[in-house]
Amino acid sequence: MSEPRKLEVLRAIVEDYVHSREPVGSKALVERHHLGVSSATIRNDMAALEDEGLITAPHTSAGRIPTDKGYRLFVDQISAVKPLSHAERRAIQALLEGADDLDDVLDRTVRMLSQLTNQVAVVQYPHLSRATIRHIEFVLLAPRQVLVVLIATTGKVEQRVIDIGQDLGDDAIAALRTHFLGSLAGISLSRLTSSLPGVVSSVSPGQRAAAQALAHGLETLAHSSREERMVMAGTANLARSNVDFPLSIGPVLEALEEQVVLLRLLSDMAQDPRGVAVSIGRENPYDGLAEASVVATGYGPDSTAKIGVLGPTRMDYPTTMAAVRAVARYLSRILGP
Amino acid sequence: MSEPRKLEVLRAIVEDYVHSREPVGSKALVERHHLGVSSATIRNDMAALEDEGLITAPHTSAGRIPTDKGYRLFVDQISAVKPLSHAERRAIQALLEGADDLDDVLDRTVRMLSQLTNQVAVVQYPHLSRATIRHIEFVLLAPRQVLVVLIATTGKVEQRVIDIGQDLGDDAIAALRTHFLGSLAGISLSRLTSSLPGVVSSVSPGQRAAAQALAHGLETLAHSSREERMVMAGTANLARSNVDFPLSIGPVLEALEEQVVLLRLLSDMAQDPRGVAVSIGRENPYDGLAEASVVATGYGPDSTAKIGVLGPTRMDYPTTMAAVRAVARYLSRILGP
DNA sequence: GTTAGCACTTAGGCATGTCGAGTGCTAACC
DNA sequence: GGTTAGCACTCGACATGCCTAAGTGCTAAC
Repeated sequence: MSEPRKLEVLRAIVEDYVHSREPVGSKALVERHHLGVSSATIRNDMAALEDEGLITAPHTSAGRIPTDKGYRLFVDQISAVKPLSHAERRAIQALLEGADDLDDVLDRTVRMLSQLTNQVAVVQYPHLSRATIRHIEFVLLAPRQVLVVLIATTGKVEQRVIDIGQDLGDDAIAALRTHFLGSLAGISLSRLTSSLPGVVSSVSPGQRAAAQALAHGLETLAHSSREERMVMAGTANLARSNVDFPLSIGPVLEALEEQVVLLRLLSDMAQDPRGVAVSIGRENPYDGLAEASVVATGYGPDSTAKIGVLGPTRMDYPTTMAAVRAVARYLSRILGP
Repeated sequence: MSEPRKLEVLRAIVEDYVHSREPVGSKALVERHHLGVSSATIRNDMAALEDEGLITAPHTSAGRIPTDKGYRLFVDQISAVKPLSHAERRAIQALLEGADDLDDVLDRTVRMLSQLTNQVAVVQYPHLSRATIRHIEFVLLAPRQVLVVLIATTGKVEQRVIDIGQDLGDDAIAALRTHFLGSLAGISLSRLTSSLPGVVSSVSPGQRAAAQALAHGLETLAHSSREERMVMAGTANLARSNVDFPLSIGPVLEALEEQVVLLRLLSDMAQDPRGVAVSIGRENPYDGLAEASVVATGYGPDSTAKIGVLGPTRMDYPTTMAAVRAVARYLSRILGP
């Protein structure tokens, strides 16, 4: 029994199953792929593959379907990433160039990716931590309620309402704004934390508490916040592949709404040498995604922000991986260096 | 044949069907509701209701289910809005009070509403057109690419990247910023359009083109934009009620992704005297929602922004309407006058 | 190591029969 | 005239039995 042929058989099974959605038998296999041996031989190979846990039979007399482990081997060793067509590349470029807003860029990107793959696409807001502070604004909305806005040179704009703990007038707030801005304009977001105490301590004691609250608000804005959000498109594709999620797509939709879970999942996925990370079925830490696979990659300056696709384990990995990688590259280019 | 009893029969059919998801027959009806007449009489009433197009039988020998028209009559004339429990009211209040950000408020609100109703909940960003300009910021991101940020006194922050059509240095951009801000600070967003030409014409001719582009960007920010967005939660509830959407939930998910469609739908729905608007099944202009109903209402100062719930036509209207109305009220209160 | 052949298993399609729920209609009743 | 009992009829749901096609595992021969 030759080892290379066995892998070839696995490849054929995965490809046929992804295409037909039906368990594939030994006879159909020799017909569709010219393997040069008889179906009986294939049966032996399949028995071996089943012993190794790479494929399984839904019932005694049906064909075989790949297991999670089988898909994993396929993705890691057998498949070749299938490049996008020129038309597709042109479409991506044209669509992305028409965008203005950052929100708009991400929105278009994720729609494009979901259309290319016929799956659910998600993209995380990009990290922009090397930015420096361009402007700070405090807006008194109601007594003690102040809107804090932070604008960075990269175009990042963050906002948040905080309670300053004491009643201050419009002019006092404006003065604080000027004071903060004078001391902080131009410094990088990462050094903000160390600069804030000095700014606060030079405020008159009567307004110290408010300044402290404002400083805390700024710090929060600089670090967390927007990177924790994501944009999503193509959930309707889940329903179309009704067959793929035998039980129900409910758990998958739940997982998609739990953005925290999804973000952790994307961050934890390790990229392989080809620059794409794949998490298959029960490899996913979240139970609701036991029958789903995620294909993701990083984008942007440090590749820290993630973009990816989610679909049934029975997915066309080569094409999906290619699409994710290509879209991530275009997105990185659009967002600049 | 008494008219009041006929309505009572319709009410009983709707309530039983909503509860059991199964066509309801004449015998079951007299058992569960003490109507004081025999099943044969009910059969006569049901035949009349069917003639009027209020109920229908899926096949010859099954019970009846309400039609869209039947639900409409039920909602308009028969049902009484069912108030929320004290525990539910407390939960709403407690949850909303913990929020800081506007985004956070809307996020919590929509999650709460989807949990209360077990349906998909949507909320539109609030309109804040009476705001006046607090600050304007221009940030040069790349040659000719400028990020325009507009901050209003109400806490609204809008941003957009525009192409100014000519190369200008950082200092020139800063000067333009100062010029715009000096002329525009304090004026209301609605009067912005009439003030802009004057500002642009007083710019030196060499920078006139850029100023024109910036003015156009500001105008766009002031008007459109954020009100056109919405937040959504509870899509997983669609899957749970798998039975409710016999064909597939695909079209519904598509409709939910087409936010433009959804926004128009919400805006076009006319509120009834009870302060809630209901659109049932094929009453919806969008085909994908032919088997869905939308319950919505306005909130905020002018009740112009919308909040609502989407679910199968077979939904518990009295409870849902109560939940939507209550949540909208709490939301209005939190957002202030 | 490969192949042909064969017994065995099983899902799925199809025809058949039965059961129960529910209807519509008619004639009698108040 | 509205209400009721009774009855024949319809139709889906379900179970049963049967058959076929697909596919497997195994053995013996090549």
